[in-house]
Amino acid sequence: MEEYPSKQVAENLDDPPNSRLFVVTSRSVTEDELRESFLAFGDIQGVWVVKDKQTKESKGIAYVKFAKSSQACLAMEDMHGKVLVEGTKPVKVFIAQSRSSTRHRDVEDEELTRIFVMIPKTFSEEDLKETFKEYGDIEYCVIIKNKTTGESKGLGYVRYYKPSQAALAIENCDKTYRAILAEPRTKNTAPDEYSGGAPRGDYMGGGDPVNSYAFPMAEPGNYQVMDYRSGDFTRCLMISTRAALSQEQIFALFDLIPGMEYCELQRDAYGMSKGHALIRYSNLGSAVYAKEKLNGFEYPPGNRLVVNFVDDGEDRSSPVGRMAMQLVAAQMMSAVWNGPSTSQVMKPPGFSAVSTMSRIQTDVNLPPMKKLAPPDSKAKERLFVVFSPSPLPMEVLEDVFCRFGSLIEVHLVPGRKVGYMKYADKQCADDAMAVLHGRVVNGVKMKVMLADPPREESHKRPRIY
DNA sequence: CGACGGGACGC
DNA sequence: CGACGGGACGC
Repeated sequence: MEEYPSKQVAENLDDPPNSRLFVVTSRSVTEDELRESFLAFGDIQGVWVVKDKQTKESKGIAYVKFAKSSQACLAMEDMHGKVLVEGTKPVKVFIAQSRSSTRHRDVEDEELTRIFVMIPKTFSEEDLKETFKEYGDIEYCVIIKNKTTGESKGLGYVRYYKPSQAALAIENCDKTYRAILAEPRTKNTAPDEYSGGAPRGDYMGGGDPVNSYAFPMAEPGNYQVMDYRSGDFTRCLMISTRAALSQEQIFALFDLIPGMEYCELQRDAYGMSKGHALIRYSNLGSAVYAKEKLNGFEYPPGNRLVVNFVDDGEDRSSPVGRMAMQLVAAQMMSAVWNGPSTSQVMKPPGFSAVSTMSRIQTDVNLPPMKKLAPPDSKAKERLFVVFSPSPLPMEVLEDVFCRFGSLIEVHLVPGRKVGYMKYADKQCADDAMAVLHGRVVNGVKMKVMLADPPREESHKRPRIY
């Protein structure tokens, strides 16, 4: 980078590994502004704004090189989604791909949070955790063991929640552990014995580990705290996400706070996420509350959503309007920080099912998600469901109706407000009917009944679909 | 002789 | 949408 002798720079770009940031920002942001923004996170060895060769105009991307990976990671974690310069879009911040890499895919947190270590064969997983917890909260530890004898091979994995924690462990732990970043596990796409219907993330399962991600509020001070003296509150929010989220997912999430009146995912060239989403609430309080609750929320786990206020075009210039705005905001803030009293607005942080949180709003207490039955399973029972006023999306139905087990598939009748749920087990279907009949999901009321046998091709015994 | 360096699974 | 310049150390 510019102030360093060239060769040294070229050699240092990846030294140490993962010490360089890739920053996507507005074209107007300068090198100095970037340097100023990232100054606090460590020793900056160089800042370089990529410019068009001909026009010399910034392409809106930049690299920031730190002395240490942990510095770069902390900067990424803290700055991602922040507005660097007033009036510019929130920055996206990633660890840069190594210069030798040809891939231009974002480096995911997944690749930066697990370390691989050598340990005494006498170490238990508890020993491992005790040894490495000083660098950050550990999601889990695993020791590689001989499958038959169960004896340790003296190797282990430690998964942290944040890239900076893994980087700190690698930088600072005893050299005898030989800590390095673990190669991501090869996507073993385990011949998914259940492969019917839309893809579902593992994180949708109702398992407990997921809950530790739930809300940043459970861990005060871990994430950026909004500066509620700034006065820049609006009814509009800009969501930044680094993972592929659908508009439906974002809608469902932010619709949990009453008053959402607009939601638009700003899609990228591939039509899938990556960018920002715009949310507008009918009132300032809802927006403040949504920002406070969902900024930093990991959805899906590992992908921290970033929520900022954006200008909604309202006149906030008058002192009176500004004061009123700040008053409402302060009241909401107080309610947020003071916890339990707000629970009628939104369930408190620890509430059990993140999966429910993700896209389902309902008056019924749903069991955790279950796997689908194999698509070629024989149907033992079908349910007939009538929706009012309009049918629910397939994914939502699958999410809800799979929870009683053995769901084979969801079938919506095109152009009608009815659908069929095919189950491999009669009891599961009966359970679903008992729990879901007459209930409301995402504002849609459902009648859930046993389906009549298909009328066509009824020859001998009534075939079940 | 005698102990260095090695290193990849599964929430 | 958003991925890689300019310029010359020291043998």
